[in-house]
Amino acid sequence: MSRRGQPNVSTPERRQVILAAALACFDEFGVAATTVDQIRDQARCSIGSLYHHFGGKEGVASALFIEGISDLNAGLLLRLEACASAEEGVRTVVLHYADWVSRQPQLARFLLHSREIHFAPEAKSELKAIYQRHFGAVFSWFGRFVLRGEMKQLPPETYIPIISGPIEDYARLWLSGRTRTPLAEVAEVFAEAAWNAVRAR
Amino acid sequence: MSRRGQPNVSTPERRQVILAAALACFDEFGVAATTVDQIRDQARCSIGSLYHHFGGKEGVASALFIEGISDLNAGLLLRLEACASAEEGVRTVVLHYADWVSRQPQLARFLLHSREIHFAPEAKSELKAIYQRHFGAVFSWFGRFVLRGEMKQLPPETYIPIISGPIEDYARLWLSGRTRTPLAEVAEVFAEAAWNAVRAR
Amino acid sequence: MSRRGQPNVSTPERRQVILAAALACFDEFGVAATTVDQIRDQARCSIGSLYHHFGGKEGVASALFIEGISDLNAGLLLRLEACASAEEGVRTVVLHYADWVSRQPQLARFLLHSREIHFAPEAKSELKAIYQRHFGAVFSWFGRFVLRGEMKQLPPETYIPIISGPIEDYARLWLSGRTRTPLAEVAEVFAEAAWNAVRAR
Amino acid sequence: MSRRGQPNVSTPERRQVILAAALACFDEFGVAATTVDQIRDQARCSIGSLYHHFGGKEGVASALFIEGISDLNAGLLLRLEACASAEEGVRTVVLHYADWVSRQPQLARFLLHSREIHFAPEAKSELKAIYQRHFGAVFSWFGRFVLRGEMKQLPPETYIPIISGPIEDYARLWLSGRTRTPLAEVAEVFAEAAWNAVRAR
DNA sequence: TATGAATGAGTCTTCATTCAT
DNA sequence: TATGAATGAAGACTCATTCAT
Repeated sequence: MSRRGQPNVSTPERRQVILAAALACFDEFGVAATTVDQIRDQARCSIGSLYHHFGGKEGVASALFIEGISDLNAGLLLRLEACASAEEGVRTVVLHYADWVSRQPQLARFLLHSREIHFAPEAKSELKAIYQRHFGAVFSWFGRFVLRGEMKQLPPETYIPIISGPIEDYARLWLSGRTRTPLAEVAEVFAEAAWNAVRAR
Repeated sequence: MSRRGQPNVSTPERRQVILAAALACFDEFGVAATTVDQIRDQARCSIGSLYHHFGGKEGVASALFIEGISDLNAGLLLRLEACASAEEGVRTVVLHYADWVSRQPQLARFLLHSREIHFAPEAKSELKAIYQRHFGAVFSWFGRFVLRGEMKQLPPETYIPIISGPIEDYARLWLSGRTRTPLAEVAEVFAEAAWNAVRAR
Repeated sequence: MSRRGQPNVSTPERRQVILAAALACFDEFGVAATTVDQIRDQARCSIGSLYHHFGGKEGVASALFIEGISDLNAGLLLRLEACASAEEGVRTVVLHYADWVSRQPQLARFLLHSREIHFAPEAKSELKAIYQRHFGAVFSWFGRFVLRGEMKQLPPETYIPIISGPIEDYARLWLSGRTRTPLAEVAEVFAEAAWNAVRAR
Repeated sequence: MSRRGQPNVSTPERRQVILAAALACFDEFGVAATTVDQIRDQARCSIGSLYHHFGGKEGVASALFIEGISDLNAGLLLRLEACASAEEGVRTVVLHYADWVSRQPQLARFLLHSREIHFAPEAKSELKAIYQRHFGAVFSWFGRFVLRGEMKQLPPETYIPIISGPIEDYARLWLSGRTRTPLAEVAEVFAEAAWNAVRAR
């Protein structure tokens, strides 16, 4: 029943250290196979600290996921706002994804394997809100071009798979090491294919 | 707590019963989160029996994966052999995937989340052989159309993402319940887009 | 992920060994302060075995409580059936309690501290049934003497405190070591007091 | 997650707030199962504050117990001093207990489950002194009536169980919710029984 | 006096795996 | 082949306690 416990680290950035450590572990072992102790080792913090800040492994994963998806989304919206035409927009969606995945491969792999994460209810609803806001903005940006007849009229739920599906599929391939050709080298091919698939003729 | 052990299934079907039970569990809880006991409950067999036939959870998952991927691949090759043109071939790749996923949603979900499975070395090399044979056959089937100039010349590793990426992406969406529109209703859109993306102009 | 585990004990009496070990621990440290490991040490069994049979510490405590209370109750009913008069019955209630506590002091202490136990719902309803059956039988045995006017007519819920309260209170005292005089030496005083308190004048 | 620390209660009352919060928690979850954090939540104070005032959970429990038992005892002595006869004294013991429990059911429950508390050595000896003083005073008050032959001569350690045992037993019943009839309604029955059990004939 | 982040030993619990029957 | 009691390493999580601010 005797305890100790005197703080030996001050770090206001403790949260970030833990998130980075967790990402490295999730990437190496998978979310399910990563143990709280592995994250703690990597982050060089105490178990208690991890629980204090995130409430457990799932809490860390949720926070990481939300941070990652937010960064990916925010970056896209920023670039999209600078686009002037439908073609530029479509290409930007593909190229931004390729850029982002190239720059953050670990985070990208983590986002692509989200099904392993058991989000807490609050995290779930937060995510839902994030998705709604993001896709709302994206669809509203592209909507006018469909109305103007510059893009094909398709079932709404097929636009994203048609535009992003191929680059995402290739990203999976590259991230898993089954192909070595960098995304940057083939991104143009996918951008071109995407525009061809949705442009009005 | 002790009970007399009388077999309640005759052995030949035992394997299939266990595979079906495992699939249901994997689909409900995820591969990593499913326990041997859950499979045993569902299959109404003993732990010993499961170990006798598959050597453990990973063994069941491997067998299930290999059976699934083989069925998917074999079905495609069969339909592909009946095709006469590049366009028919490309469309068939998309439509067959849509058909198969629609008919076997649980198995499809399982195949898409293969990253959670820890394959034994033998299973790994068996899988590698299966993939090589399959993609060899598929590429050899399509190769002549590229040579004849009926299909675009693209970096080889981009064909599959471009043709299958969108339907696969949509399948993920549908399998996860985030969209309700059946695959059959949108498969034609994706087949059309795929052909447009790879046809020579 | 590697495991071992070959059974090194057969024991059909494994359950009893665990119960006895748990009782000793509960008595020494209290239910709440006893750890599963302490019980396992004392019982010289594996943790898995304990969980296999009882599902955890609370399960062991529940089983022990139900066994104990059943033994106490059954003994009383047996002796009560041999009684011919109200006086003999009342004295028997007191003397049987004193006897039983003297013979099973650990179990008695455990029963008296039942509030520490968190019974599972099934255990709870089982206990309720046991109490109903027991008190039903006891009240039906004594009822006729009240009807015949041989015992005082009192509010029903006061009979048990009046008859058993003093000996139970003394038993607590003795079991806690705050008095040394054996129950047997003072039981007659309490039996006499109990009869005086409920006899008709 | 950091917040500025401004005291929300001025210090003199802080102790009482914590004691009340602890009592509520002990009553709801049991002493052993209550955590320092639960008390802190309920008291709306900081962990540091709780440690500053009481040195930990056991310190709070000890203080609460000593306060409670002192109040119960002091009340009895006060009423006893106003009594003129043995009968009045015996009745007062029973009725005061019934009154006190009725007015402070949470505290009464807490006192009755004192076995869960791990008193610090100083608290232990303080308690011992309190008991000695109290029972010394009570026995000295009643002693003369035994000497005068107005009360039965019994083994000394049986007086308290005989007089207080029944009402205490009933109080347990009522405090646990197993009976609904208020103590006040049956207290007279127990007072009568107590006097009958100890009066000289 | 008050605060709460940090600590980590201690506990509970799960679950893959073995093997005697 | 089938069975399931037994095993115990591994992991998640709790919570009393300290101490710099």
